[in-house]
Formats: sequence, C-alpha cells, structure tokens
Amino acid sequence: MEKSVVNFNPTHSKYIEYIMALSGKKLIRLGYPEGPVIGLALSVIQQHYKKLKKEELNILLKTVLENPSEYTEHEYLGSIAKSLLPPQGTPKSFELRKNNPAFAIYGGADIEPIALNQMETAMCLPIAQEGALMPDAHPGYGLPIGGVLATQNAVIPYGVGVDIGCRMCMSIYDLPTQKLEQDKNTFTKMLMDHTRFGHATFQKPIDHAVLERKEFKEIPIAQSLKDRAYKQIGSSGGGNHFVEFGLVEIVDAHNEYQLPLGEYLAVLSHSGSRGLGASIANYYTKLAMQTCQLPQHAKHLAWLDLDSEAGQEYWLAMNLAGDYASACHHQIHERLSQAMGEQARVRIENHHNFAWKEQNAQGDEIIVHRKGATPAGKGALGIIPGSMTSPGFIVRGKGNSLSINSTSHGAGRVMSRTKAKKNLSAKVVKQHLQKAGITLIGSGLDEAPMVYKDIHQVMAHQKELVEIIGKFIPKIVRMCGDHRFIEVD
DNA sequence: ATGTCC
Repeated sequence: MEKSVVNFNPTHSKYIEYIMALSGKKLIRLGYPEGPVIGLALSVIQQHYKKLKKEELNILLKTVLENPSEYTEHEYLGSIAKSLLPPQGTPKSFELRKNNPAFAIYGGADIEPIALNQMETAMCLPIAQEGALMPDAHPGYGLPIGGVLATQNAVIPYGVGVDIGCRMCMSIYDLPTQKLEQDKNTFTKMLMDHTRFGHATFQKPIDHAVLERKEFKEIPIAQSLKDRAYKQIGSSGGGNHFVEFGLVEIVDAHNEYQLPLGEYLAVLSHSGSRGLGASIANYYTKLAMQTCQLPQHAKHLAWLDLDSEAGQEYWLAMNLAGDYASACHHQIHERLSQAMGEQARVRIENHHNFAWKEQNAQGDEIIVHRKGATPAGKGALGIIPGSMTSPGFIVRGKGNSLSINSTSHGAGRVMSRTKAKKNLSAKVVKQHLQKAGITLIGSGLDEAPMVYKDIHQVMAHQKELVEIIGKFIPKIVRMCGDHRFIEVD
C-alpha cells in the first residue's frame, strides 16, 4: 500500500458506526498481536483517525501492520509502528524464591486467604525487599488490594493498580452544620448538578494546567489519551467512587489545621484517574509482561526496570495520571465550593494507589508500591473512608516501618460484588440507609454498606500505624449508577 | 477501575 493512504482526510459519516464497533478483538482479527499495541492503536485511532471510513481505516491499519519500519517516524502512527516491531530489550524469565520473606500483616484472621496468598507470591519476587498487608486487604490482580510492596529500582504497574492515583480529597467549610439537614434538597441538587459519574462527563469541561503537561506530548500512549482526559476531567469514576457531603468531628485539639474541636460541614470525594490512568496501567503492564516473564500465577506482577526506557516512561506516565486524578478532585471540590458560595477552610488529600521513591531503614532508596494503602509516614495526613453508614477518619501517620509507613485505604470488602448483587435486597438496603439518615444518589447493591468490614475493627487493627485527628460522618452521598436509592422528597 | 484489549 502507498504511504499516501495515511494522509486521507475524507469526511464520511459512516465512520462513527465503525469506530463504535471497532474493538481490540477486531484489531486482533486483522492480525494485530495481543499485547500493548492493541490499546495503543485503539486510542490513536480515536484521537487522530475518527474521520476515516471503515475500508480506509482497515487499509491504514493493515499497511502499518505489514510494514511497521516504514512508519516509525510518522506523527501519529509512529507509536503503533514501533510497538509492532520486536520489543526493545530481550524478554527475560525470572524464577520466584522458594519461600517468601516475612512481612507484617495487620488484621490477622480477618484477611482473606487469597489476598494473603497473593502477598506471599509478591514477596517471592526477586526484586521484593519488604512488604506489608493492611487490615482491609482483599484479592486483586497481581498485588492484593491493601498490599504494600517495596522493591529496588523496579516498578510493577499492577503493584500500583489499574486506577493510578486513586485518591481521597476532603474540604472542610466554615458553614453551620445544621444547614446540611435544613437545606438537604439544595445540597442534594448540588451533587446532581456539579458531579458526573462513570460514562457521564461535563458538557463544558474546565481546563486545567495538568492538560498542558509535556508528558502528553512526549509519551505516545499519553498523547493518544489526551482528548479523553480533557473530556473526563472533573468527573468521578464508577464502582466504589463517591462524592459526599457530611459532618466532620475534630477530636485532636493539636491538629495541624488549627481547627478548634467541634463539628464542621465537609465534602469528601473518592476517585481516580479515569480512562487515562486505566489505559496507562494496562499498556505498561502488557509491556512489562513481554519483557519480564514470570510463572503463570505471578504473571501480573511483571515489573519494569527503572533504568530501562519503558520503566522511566511508566514512572512519568504514572505521575501524570496521579496529578490528573488530583486535578479531577480539585475541580469536583471547586464546583461544589462555587455552588455553596463558600471557599474551603481546609483541604486534606492523599493517593492510595501509587508508587513512591522512599528510603528504607538503611537509608537506601526503595520503590514503595501502595495498592489500596494510605501513606502513613511520621506526620503524614490522610483520609481513611468507612462506608456510607459508618465514619471515615482523618489520620496522622506514626511512621511505623513495619507497615512501610502505610495504613489501610478504607474498611475493605467482606462480600464480593457478585455475592452482593445476588444476596442483598434493595428493600433491606434502603431501610438500612433510611435508618442511618443517609440520602443516596446512584450506587448499586454491590456498594451497599453491609458489603464492607466494620471500620472500627479495621482501625483497631492499625492503632500502631495512625492516630485519629477527626471523624467524618456521611450524610448525602452520590455514586455511579441509576437513581434507584434516591431519597429526595 | 475501564468505551476498546484480557
């Protein structure tokens, strides 16, 4: 095929149907190899070739596939072409240690055996230095949720998790707390008007400095995701993500925020980096799995050497996704602040799906993966949410090295999503919420309060890790999904 | 958790 095919600029209308129907499976049917190139190609097409009609796109994709070396310098197709050429760095196989080094477990008998097993496997990696399991742990891909793993000079994309930079953000306001009950409908409407979940995004996204970051130009996968990142900015995700109004009770008179003891009106949000982080995570874990080959049961723990080009690129992309997640929270809080006509007095926030460069007891640099774990170095401030009907906590880290300066990221599930959907009744959940005085917009049975562990027990398991500064009681909650639990009158 | 791939 001629190169000129890549310069097509038709304006046919049929392309929309085709783009909607184009899937990774179709790319594979076209002859594309399974692996990182699939996700990359899909987002490149979304970003730059939406205008092509079906046949043209097919020709284009086949052309690059058949002769990738011809296209490595192409502005948009270059990244696909390079991804099709033999992987840089020879694939290497690694064996696991026979026995796992010891690691601290918080929450003993309450931890699911599968999560424990996954942590043991992670500790058997040759790059594993230290590990710890938080009391809210449950099974995940690769590293369990609630797993903390320190490695040397290597990063495991699935040790960070799919939702890179998933985090908490709380704003505390100087507003009379009774307002929340008195003007309940107004606050409920604010959540309806100024938050978006799942597939829904804002018609007019607000621009943000993070979208100007050079990584969006310099890293091919990030470049291909920028349009969607712009569309999704300021929105929240699905699953356990939420935005809620509630009441904070400050219980530590010597808190860093100079907040007098007492009750405050607050906004709490839980969300991550949306499609941007998910696509980055999936792209680099596939890349890692190509170069770092591990026994089947450990394959999702594939890592990237931080000295390698791919490792350095992931590190930059991960940080970009983390900052994007942070920007989303800030916009959520800014929209609500404007609706309330009140600026926040205090903002508290932390990542709980991320990797950091930290130091071990000997002063050597380690890469600390926290996948569903809150940083709790000495004096670090963070938020551990409970459930819709139980409190969350503002905490101060004690800097316990046994936990690798970490603490839980929530209560943790006791019931799987599948089990919850099958066994819980909407009526019972609704009554439970009513009794607790919670107004809920959205959500599904799989996020009902009873699917979570008792947060008080979880906190009891981590007394050595954090001290409590304040307690947050949710009142009006919005999550992703239909409006079946809406309690507005 | 996530338009898509697994």
